[in-house]
Amino acid sequence: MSSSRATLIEVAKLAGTSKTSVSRFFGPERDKLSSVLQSRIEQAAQSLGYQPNLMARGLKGGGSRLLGMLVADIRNPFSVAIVHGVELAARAHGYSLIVCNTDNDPEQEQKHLASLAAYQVEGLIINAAGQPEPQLQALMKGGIPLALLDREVRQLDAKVIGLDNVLAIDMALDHLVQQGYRSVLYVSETPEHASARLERLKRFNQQAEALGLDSQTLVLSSLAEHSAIPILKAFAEHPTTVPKAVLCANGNATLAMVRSFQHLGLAMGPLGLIGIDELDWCELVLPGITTLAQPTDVIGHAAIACLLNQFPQRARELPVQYRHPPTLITRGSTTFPG
Amino acid sequence: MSSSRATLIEVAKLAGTSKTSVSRFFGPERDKLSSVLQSRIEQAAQSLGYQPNLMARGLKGGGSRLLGMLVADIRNPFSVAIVHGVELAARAHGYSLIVCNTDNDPEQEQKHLASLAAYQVEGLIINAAGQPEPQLQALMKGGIPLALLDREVRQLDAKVIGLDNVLAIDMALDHLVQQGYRSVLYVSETPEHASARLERLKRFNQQAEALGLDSQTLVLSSLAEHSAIPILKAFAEHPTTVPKAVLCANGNATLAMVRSFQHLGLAMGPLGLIGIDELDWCELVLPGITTLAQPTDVIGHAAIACLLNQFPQRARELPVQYRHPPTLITRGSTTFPG
DNA sequence: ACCTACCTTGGGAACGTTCCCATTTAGATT
DNA sequence: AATCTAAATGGGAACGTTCCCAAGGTAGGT
Repeated sequence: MSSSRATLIEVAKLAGTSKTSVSRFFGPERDKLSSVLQSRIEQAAQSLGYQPNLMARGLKGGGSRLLGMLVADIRNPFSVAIVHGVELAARAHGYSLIVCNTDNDPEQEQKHLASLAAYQVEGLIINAAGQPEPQLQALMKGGIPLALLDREVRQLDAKVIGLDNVLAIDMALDHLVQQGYRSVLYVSETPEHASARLERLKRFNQQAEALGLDSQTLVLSSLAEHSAIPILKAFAEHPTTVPKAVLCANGNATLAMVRSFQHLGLAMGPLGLIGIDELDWCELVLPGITTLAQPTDVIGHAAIACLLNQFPQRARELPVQYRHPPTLITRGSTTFPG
Repeated sequence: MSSSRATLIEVAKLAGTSKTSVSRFFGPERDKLSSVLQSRIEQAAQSLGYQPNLMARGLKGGGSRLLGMLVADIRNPFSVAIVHGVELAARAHGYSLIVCNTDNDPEQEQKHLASLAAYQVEGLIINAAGQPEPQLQALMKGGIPLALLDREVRQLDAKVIGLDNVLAIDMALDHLVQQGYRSVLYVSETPEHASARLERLKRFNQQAEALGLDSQTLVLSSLAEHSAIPILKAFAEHPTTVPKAVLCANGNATLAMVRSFQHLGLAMGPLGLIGIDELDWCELVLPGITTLAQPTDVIGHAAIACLLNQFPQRARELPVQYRHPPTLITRGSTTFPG
C-alpha cells in the first residue's frame, strides 16, 4: 500500500474490472453497470479509500466542478452573508467555490480573474470592484457562464442579481414619510464604480422630489472620513420646522453615520436614521436602528441558479429572480417623539 | 483562432520552439533560457493570451498551487478577518485559497475535507468544527501540510496557531482588577469542541483564584439563548460590596451579553464588561465596550508560514509564531463610576 | 437457426502539463 | 587540435481521468 492516493486503475484492478467501468461508477452513468459490478467496485473503492482526482477530471473535459466568486470587500458583513448564500447553493448543486477577495482594487481583480480562469472554473459570480470588461468579455466568449452581483459592468451582456434598489429606496422613503419626517439627507459611498449605489442615488433624487421632500445628499469619501461630520452637523442644525432624517445607502454608510451622530451628540429618533443592510449591532445601538434587510441567502441562490441556467447541457431552466425585495425592520431610530 | 484557450503547444509553435521551453518559461527555470528565446516566447504567449492550465499542471506533480481553508463559521466577523489575513499571505506566496465554511457541522466538515483532497490542495488550514482526526491523519500521511487555527484536534500532531489564550485572560483580569472590579462572571460558548475556549476557561478559573477574585462562569447554549438572562440577573443583583464585571470569551458571547444587559436594563460600567474579539460596533454601544483585539492579519500570515515550512523542497525556515498576544482597547464599559 | 438490437463491458486515445533524459552547441582546459 | 564540461534546447513518457468506439453477450422477432 502506497502512502499516496489510490487511482482509478488501482480500484479497477482490485475489483477485477476496467478503468472505464470504475469511471462510470463515479460519474452519471452508474446505473449502466450491472448491480454485481457496482457492488464489487464500491467495495474496492471503499477499501482503498479512493477519491477521484478532480484535477485529472477537469483536464479531460469532465468539468472541474469549481465555481469562482469575486468579492469586492470580504470584510463587509453583507458580502459575507451573500458568500454564505452562494456557497450553500453551490454545494447543493455539487460545486465547490473559490472565493477571491479584491479589496476593491481593480488590479487585484484582474489578477484573481486570471487565476480563476487558470483553474478552469465552470462559472463565475462577480461582485465587481472595477470595470473588468475586457477580461470578462474574453471569458464569456470562452463559454464561461457569468453572473454579476449587485454591480453591473458596462458594455457587458450579463445578468445582474441583487437588491431591488428602486423598491428599497421607495420603501425607505415611504417609511420616513409615514413616521412624519419631511427632510432627508441621503448618505452614500462614492457611486462611481458601483451601479447599485448609482441606482439608489438616482431613485432617491427622483422619488424625494416626487414626494415633495426637502432633500440633500452626502457622498462619503473613504479618504476623508471626518468630512462627513460638518455636513451632518449643518443638516441637523439647519433651522426648519419639519422633522429631519438620514437615509444611509448601505451598511458602511450607516456605520459612518452612527459614529458621526455620537461624535456630535445627536439623538436618533429626533433626527431620524434608516439604513439599507441589516447588521448585528443595529438593534444594540439604542434606540435601535431601523434597517432594510437584504435577503442574502435568496440572492446567493439566485446567482447560482442564473449560472446553472447558462450551462449548455442543462435541460430545464431554473426560475431566477434578478431583483429582490428587502424587508423593513422598524426600530427606534425612526420614531419621531411626540 | 479557436474560441477556446490557447495551450502550451500552440505557444511553442508560434514561437518556433518546443513545449518544454515554453513550460520552462512559465516555471521556476525561466533563467535557463537564452534571452532571445525568452522574449520570443513572451511575445507569442502575449499574442495568444496564453494562461497555463493549472489543472494540467496539478496533475503532473507540478503542484496545484491551491491551498484549502476550513472555517467553522464564516459569518463570524472574527473568522472573516482571519480568512482575509490568510488570503493575503497565500497570495503573496503565489497560492490561491479555497475557503470552505462548515457552519460548525462535523458532517459538512468531512465532506469539505474530502473535496479539498480531491482538488489536490497542497496545504490545509483548519479551523475545526469537530474532531476530524482520522481524515486529517490520512491527509498528513499523504504528505499534505496542515496548520490548525485556534482549535486543536486531539491525537493529531499538528501545530495550532492562534491567540495566546493564557495571556489574553491574564490581560483581561489584570485590567478588570486595575479598574477596581473584584467579582467576575465569565461567559463562554460551550467549550467542548473548541480547545481555545477550553484554554481560556481553564486559565480563567486558575487566575481568578490566584488573584483572589469572586468568580462564576456561564456557558451559553445556542439552543436556549435566553437562559443567560436569569443568570446575569442573579449575578447583577447578588448583594455584595465589591464591583462586579462580566468577561466574555469571544465576540458571540459579547453580543449575547450586550443583548442581555439591554434586556435587563443594566448599565455597562457600574457592571463592568470586557470581551475578547474586537468588533465594529464595540465603540458604538455606549459607553463603548472594552475589548481585547486579536491580531488577525498576523495570525493569518503565521498560518501560511507554518504551512510553507512543511513543504519538503523549501530551504530556509520562515519564522513562525504560534501564540499571538492581543491588544487591549479600553473603553467605557470597564470604568467603574466613582 | 439467423439477424438485429440492445445492454454491458473494456481498450485506447486524448486532455495540457511537467519531468527525465538525450542531443546539440559553445566555451574552456589539456 | 582534441577532449571535456556546461549550458541550452527538444523529444517522449507520464500524470489520472473521460470519452469514443468496438466487442461480446443476451434476447426478441422473423
